[in-house]
Amino acid sequence: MTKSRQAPKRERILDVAEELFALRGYDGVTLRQIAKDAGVDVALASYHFGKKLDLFNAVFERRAAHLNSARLDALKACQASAGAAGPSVEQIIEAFLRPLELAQETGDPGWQNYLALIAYINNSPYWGPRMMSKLFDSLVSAFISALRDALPGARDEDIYWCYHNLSGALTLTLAQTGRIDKLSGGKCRSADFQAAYDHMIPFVAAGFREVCGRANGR
Amino acid sequence: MTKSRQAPKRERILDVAEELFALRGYDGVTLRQIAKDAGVDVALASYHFGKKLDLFNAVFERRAAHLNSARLDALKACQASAGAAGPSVEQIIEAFLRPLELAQETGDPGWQNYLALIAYINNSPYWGPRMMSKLFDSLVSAFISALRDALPGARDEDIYWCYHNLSGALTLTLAQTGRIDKLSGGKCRSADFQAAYDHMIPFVAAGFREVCGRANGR
DNA sequence: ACCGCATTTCAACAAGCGTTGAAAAATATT
DNA sequence: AATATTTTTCAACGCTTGTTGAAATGCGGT
Repeated sequence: MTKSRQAPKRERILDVAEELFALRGYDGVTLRQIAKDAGVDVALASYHFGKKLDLFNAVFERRAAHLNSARLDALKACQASAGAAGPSVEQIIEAFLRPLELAQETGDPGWQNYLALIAYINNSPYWGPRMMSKLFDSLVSAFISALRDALPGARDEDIYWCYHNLSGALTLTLAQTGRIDKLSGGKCRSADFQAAYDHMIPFVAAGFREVCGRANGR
Repeated sequence: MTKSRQAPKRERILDVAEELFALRGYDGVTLRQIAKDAGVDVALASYHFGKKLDLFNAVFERRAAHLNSARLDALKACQASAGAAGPSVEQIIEAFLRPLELAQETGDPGWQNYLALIAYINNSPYWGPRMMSKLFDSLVSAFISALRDALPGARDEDIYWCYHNLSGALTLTLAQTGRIDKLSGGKCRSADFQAAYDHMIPFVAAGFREVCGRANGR
């Protein structure tokens, strides 16, 4: 069995597919476009990945495990560094979000495209339920469980709705639509990840505390 | 020039296109699918709307003016009812969001589909910058301006980033992906609009106040 | 130098796409 | 009742799509 050194064309197909799928969605991209941008024959995508949907899944899964474990590690680390009282809401949210910022800040456009693709999938009524669950549910559950401990007395329902709001704010940030750039007249730039997360974290933490505050009166 | 009574088939095409575009996106839907679901010949869509892209725009614009003025009216009403000090952050956000809840609660699935389509467009790096600006920018500016008054001393940059988070949370809610349903084990339902907005409003208001708080120290 | 296997290209397919011009049907005008 | 206009269908076009089988190329083992 030959070790078959990593053929660069295979990766190039994944890279281009990642970029185009993130920009135009699954149906907005043709295999021929991908092949052309990758400098490769059309049939090569089918040879390596099978059907178009399989290529889509391959793109989705290529970085999923790495991203998942990075976020889970961050959560564990913040739990370990916190005392017996456990980490604060800010610390948990920070652990949930910062690995994404770091990925975007590597300068590797692949990660930015990948996260924009995740945003596309997560916001889609069709793809979201079909693809997000299997890979991200356990991570989200761990995160929610940590939040439950940090918010004693909070109702589960409230925590889930707050998470929903967090997920939405994050998703739009990942999508990198550039809308905020125009709206703010250049004062905010979607590509300024640090500013985005620096504002998102206290925003979300305050929301959690307001809605899930101790005396859970409504 | 005949008055040409409203042909019902034209509206049926719009309704079906609205529903399918919201679910699968622009490229995920064919004119033949739309025509079939509407019980109509393929050519009829071209006759009424021209190219496929024109139909997409027609769907987008059909309800845009109505929605925009409803939200603007709500903003004016809350400004009028408030004293000289102007409305609070909660009141402004409420005015921004409640008309959407009301539209979703009419029971007319058309409005739900339409708002899911808006979510699709707003979250798309391709369609967002292309379609959202022309129709929604003035509304958002009015809303931001009101927030500026309600948050004296806040930096514009902070306000815009907070609006970005609000927009994200709202977008995911409009998309109705149903992810929260599964995650929460049924405790939260995406179709329970009242619960969604009841949680979103205090969440967002608290975020604004935290990030744009009076002593704008960071 | 030859062989076996993985990789890549070539060529072509059947199906479905958006679009269009002309015919048919329905509706309005006179 | 006859005519003009709008609405709808029919039939077809040129093109692109995803996919496939066979041929060509590259490459490590012997």
